[in-house]
Amino acid sequence: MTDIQVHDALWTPPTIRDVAARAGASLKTVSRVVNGEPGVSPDMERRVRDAIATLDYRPNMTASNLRRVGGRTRSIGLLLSNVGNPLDNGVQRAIEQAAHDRGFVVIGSTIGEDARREREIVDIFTARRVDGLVIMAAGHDQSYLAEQRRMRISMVFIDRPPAMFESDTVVVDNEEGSARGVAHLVSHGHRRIGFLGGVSSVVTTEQRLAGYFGALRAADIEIDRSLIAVGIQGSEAAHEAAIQMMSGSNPPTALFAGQNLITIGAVRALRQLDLHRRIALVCFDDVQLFDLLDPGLTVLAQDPWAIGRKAAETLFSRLDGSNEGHRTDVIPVELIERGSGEIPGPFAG
Amino acid sequence: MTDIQVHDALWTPPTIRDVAARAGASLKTVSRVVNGEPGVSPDMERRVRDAIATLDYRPNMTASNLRRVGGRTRSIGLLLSNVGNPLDNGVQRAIEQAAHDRGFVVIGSTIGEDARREREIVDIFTARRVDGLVIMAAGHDQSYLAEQRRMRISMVFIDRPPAMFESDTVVVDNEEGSARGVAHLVSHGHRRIGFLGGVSSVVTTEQRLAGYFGALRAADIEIDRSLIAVGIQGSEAAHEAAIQMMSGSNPPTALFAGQNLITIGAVRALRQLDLHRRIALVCFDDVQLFDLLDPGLTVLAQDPWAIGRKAAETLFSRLDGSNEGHRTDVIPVELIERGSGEIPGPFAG
DNA sequence: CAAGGTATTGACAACGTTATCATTGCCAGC
DNA sequence: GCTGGCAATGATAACGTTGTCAATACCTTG
Repeated sequence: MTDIQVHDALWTPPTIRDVAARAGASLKTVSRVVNGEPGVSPDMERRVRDAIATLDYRPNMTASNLRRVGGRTRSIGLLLSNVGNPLDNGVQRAIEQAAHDRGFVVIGSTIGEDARREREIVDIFTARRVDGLVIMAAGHDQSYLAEQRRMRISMVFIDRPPAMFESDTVVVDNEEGSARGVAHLVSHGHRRIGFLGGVSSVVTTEQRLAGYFGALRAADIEIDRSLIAVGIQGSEAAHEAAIQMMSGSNPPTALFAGQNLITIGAVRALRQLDLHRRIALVCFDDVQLFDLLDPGLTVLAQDPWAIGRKAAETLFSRLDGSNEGHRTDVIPVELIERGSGEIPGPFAG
Repeated sequence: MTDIQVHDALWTPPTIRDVAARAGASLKTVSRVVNGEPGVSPDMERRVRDAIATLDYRPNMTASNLRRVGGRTRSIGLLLSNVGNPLDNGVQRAIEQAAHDRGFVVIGSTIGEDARREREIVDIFTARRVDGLVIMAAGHDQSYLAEQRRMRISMVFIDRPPAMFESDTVVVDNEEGSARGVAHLVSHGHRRIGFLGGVSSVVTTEQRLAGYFGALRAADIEIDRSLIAVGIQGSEAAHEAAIQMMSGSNPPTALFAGQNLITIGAVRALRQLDLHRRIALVCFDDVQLFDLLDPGLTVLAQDPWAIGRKAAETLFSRLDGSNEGHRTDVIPVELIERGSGEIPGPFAG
């Protein structure tokens, strides 16, 4: 037993060479068996498989990847803003699933809204020679990715289109969705509608704000800057912003929350002021439990799973060699009425 | 321009060889510069760095990993039950963070409660020669990991200890926590307390049930099998189970939900029966928004971030060569009162 | 029986890097 | 001027696999 101990200290995993020796075959033949390539007699295949089993041989993908044409690693890099966010989370699961089905592996990283970090992670993943990247961009200039394109790394952008750079993209229609949500409030008799938006450097915030403007214009409602708060980061900041807006001299009768964390802050604020049954609320993003709140939250639901699946599909079609022009897929946003958005306003019919 | 196009079709990324040629240095010297090894004159270093910059050279980690002693890849594999679960999610973020700080990369995968999938993913990660594994085990026999141990892959188990195998582990005290929660209900005057538990093949379910039994015994309450439902999978099943239990001939006056998804089902059920203000509820796991429900949910909160951080710390200490015996860390569980657990029962003082 | 084909197998180089060890140049000390 | 020592540099062989192409064995066909 001590003997084995000593042995183990020096032990290294068996290589294809060990298998070949034991099976009385050449390296290449073993390689063929391992990779399911044709041209191996049944008898030989059996011997090789026996050797593999008794030695408990495991192919070393590091070596394999190095040698393979183009150095393909069958891995993809996933850059998300915040894995804790249900949206990112759903996307991640969909991508992971699709990758697994194709024998790919996903290396992931959270980059927040930090453009520097985005580049850092892209560099790290590039050094590891991922075959593809799925990117929820933080920065406003993705031209640096020209280098990755040269290296034949495929890319798909999600949630936000790239800037200064063309690539496949999967987004939702933020402007239209947001406009629909605001129009919904208008149709329930609201004309003073507050907008709580996220960091304005993020494109989606701008688009949702544009939708808000559009809906107001369509309803001939004048814009009141005191009802617009953007640059909100996280639910605590949203809480404060909502309190402040509701405490103004001429507060809104309805709120539009531009993102899930902001929604949570807004709900807290309305609760605290005991206004949650009187002030209408429509939110972008759906989250587990939003339906169990009182009142249930009326939301514009994105489908993270659909976004992820579409992104994976696009990426893999590129990896399979598709060469058509860059495509942009728009995943629909669904308005789900649950009560908070149907609280009537002063102009209700 | 067309010229460049044509060029690009054949273009391959520059290698260390190209850098060496341009800098008038040997391969090894470039390698030294890239890896920050000593023994390079300032002048030479400058030339090499210039060459790297003009060629936009990026080290190929695949090749590097292959050659390095022990074939270390500076990557760790993360096996989680369900990335969509807030617990798993928090763990993931903590691990990712720690890994990034150390220059490691995380490849992740969801395995559900499927033992076969657990092994499959471990095999895949092993083939990629990860340096370490963080495992939320699905199966009940981890003895197969002896092979990975021989290969010097470090391992840390989270949430559930390994079976038939010894290894570092980070868990929470499920039994004690659960007992505390049930005792809390008892102290508020409840003696008929229903238990809704997850899949019984998962150790944590058993431990939480044991805590439930312990608390009842300590309070001299006889066990009523009709108040125990285990094997519940997902929130819909939990919803049904709760409805059924509350519709019995002698229903409980309080419920203990053994896990976050079950909690959600239970809350739905109590709402539907309009009992949410009369039946007390204590739940294992805290989730965003539980505090915003009405009444707020009294929970036994795990700290996923702490679990992940501790797991990463342990794993990296092993990778740094620590050789001490297997350790088991227990992260405390916190009881947070928010209302649902303080609804008085018939025996309230 | 020769010619040609097909199926099986293997030898060898190569992938891009790092480990090992040798070589070179330079300076201090005697 | 010679020796020893140190710092800088490089030549070469790996790492474990797959791509290329050659070699062999065995048929089939005329």
